Amino acid sequence: MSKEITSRADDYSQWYIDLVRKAGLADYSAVKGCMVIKPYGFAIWENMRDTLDRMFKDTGHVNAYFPLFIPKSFLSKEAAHVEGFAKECAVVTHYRLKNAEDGSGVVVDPDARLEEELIVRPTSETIIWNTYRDWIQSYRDLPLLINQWANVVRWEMRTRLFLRTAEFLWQEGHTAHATREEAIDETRKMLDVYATFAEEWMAIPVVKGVKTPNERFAGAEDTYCIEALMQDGKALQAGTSHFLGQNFAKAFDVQFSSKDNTLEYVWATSWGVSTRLMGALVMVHSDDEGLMIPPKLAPHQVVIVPIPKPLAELDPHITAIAAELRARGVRVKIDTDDQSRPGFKFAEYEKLGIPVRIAVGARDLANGTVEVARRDTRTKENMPLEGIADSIVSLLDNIQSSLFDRAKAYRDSHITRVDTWEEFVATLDGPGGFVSAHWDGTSETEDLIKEETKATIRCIPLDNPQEAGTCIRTGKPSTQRVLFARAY
RNA sequence: CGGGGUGUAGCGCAGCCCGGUUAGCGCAUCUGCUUUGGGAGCAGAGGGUCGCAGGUUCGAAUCCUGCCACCCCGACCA
Repeated sequence: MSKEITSRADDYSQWYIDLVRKAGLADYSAVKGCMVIKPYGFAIWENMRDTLDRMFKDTGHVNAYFPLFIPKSFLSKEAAHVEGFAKECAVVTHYRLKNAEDGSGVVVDPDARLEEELIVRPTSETIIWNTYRDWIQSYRDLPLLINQWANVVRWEMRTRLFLRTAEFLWQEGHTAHATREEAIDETRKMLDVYATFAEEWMAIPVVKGVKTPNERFAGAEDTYCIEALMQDGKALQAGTSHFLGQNFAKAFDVQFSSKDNTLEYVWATSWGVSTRLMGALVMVHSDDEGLMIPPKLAPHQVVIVPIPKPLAELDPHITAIAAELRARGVRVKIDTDDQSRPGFKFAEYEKLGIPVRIAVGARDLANGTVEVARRDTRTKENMPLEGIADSIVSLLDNIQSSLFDRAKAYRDSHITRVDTWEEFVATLDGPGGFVSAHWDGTSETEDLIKEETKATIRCIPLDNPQEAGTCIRTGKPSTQRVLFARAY
């Protein structure tokens, strides 16, 4: 049991906060609702970002950058969009400060009021589509496949490190297409990219699905999502991909001349994932000892610890092992701390979630072995020095897939099919997880269920089998099951 | 915005009700010695506008008034 981390059983929420802070991922800042992402946390985010960026480029996208500020009038051009975001916007009203007359410091200069207020972007559809109007004239300009890495601000009333902060980092893809079909294909393609990333890199199994109108992005015709399940049985939306129809093209008057020489509105998509993924990574894999970072995303995949401490006679052996591993592309950290004792270091590296730890001491070298400990199972074994790089590389693969398998087994065992309201409530209050149940398809019923149970429809899974049934709440006819859950 | 709570060393807290030596404790930090294969021990040291501003008093961390900040629970949300 860790000395400084609250156990999951005692207080899951506190466990999460302890982990984020004690493992050096992030910390609270002087600004309410905003966090400081610390170097170790940012290193993980960089690995996620770099991988996603490569995947976006491999699917034909390019990066660009649009302004942080959006004129207020832009936001109101798409009715549903402004409706969705208006209540959480930070607004810039002035551009200058001046010294207070009573000498108490600086105050906002009332003479420096902006003609038009600027909104700190909560998302960039409006500023981007206003720009696209100038970039798109012909079908030859399409498709336009652009992504931006940026920070956005949503003035949330209650925040949680990584999961919901007033400012967060994300990427937002904004694409423009000549046809409806092409835009829908793009929406689905990027959903697949997200699902692949979640499962193959983050080792997090996800359900791909489509949102109900209630949960749809403000301004979208359809919102697709990937939904993940945390260890406390609550769901987390891990990424979204929106088919925006012609809503923004019409709001910003973006038309193009088609091959038939007709003027048509452009079809749009947008898609994004954020630093919220960091929260998912923590909550899916970690335990009471600390983090557990999947090898593919771990800043350090292996740490080599000299036993009992860094010594001249151990050094050449450790350097040789590290070189052999690095030659195979493994990210290795060599522990050079001669102050702390081994037991402390072991606990510390487990807290950081480094997948593999290699202990090297005189005793091991005499036997021609090293002690290899894996973070996920917390088991140790002596491995021969001969061929150690091969052993470690396959061990890392093994850990990556074990983490996924474990998370998937948990997720699969927490998808419960229920057919009565009693079972529905009992499942939510008991094991939690996803509840697969019939729903009559109305927003009213969805709202009613949310009010009574705090559960929302996370998604209608893609390729959902059609199945006649009756709504869990109203008893009205239903054509398919949907996935309910309590969510972050 | 409603309800509750907390502000005392880098962190976590005690002291406040019932005012009175130099404001304590644990962790962390620094120094020294002994240690070192699962979170070391001993000895010593440094570190404080007691959230801010007034007031009562011979005397305020403690009592009174006002203000500020943060946290938790709800409404809102990626």
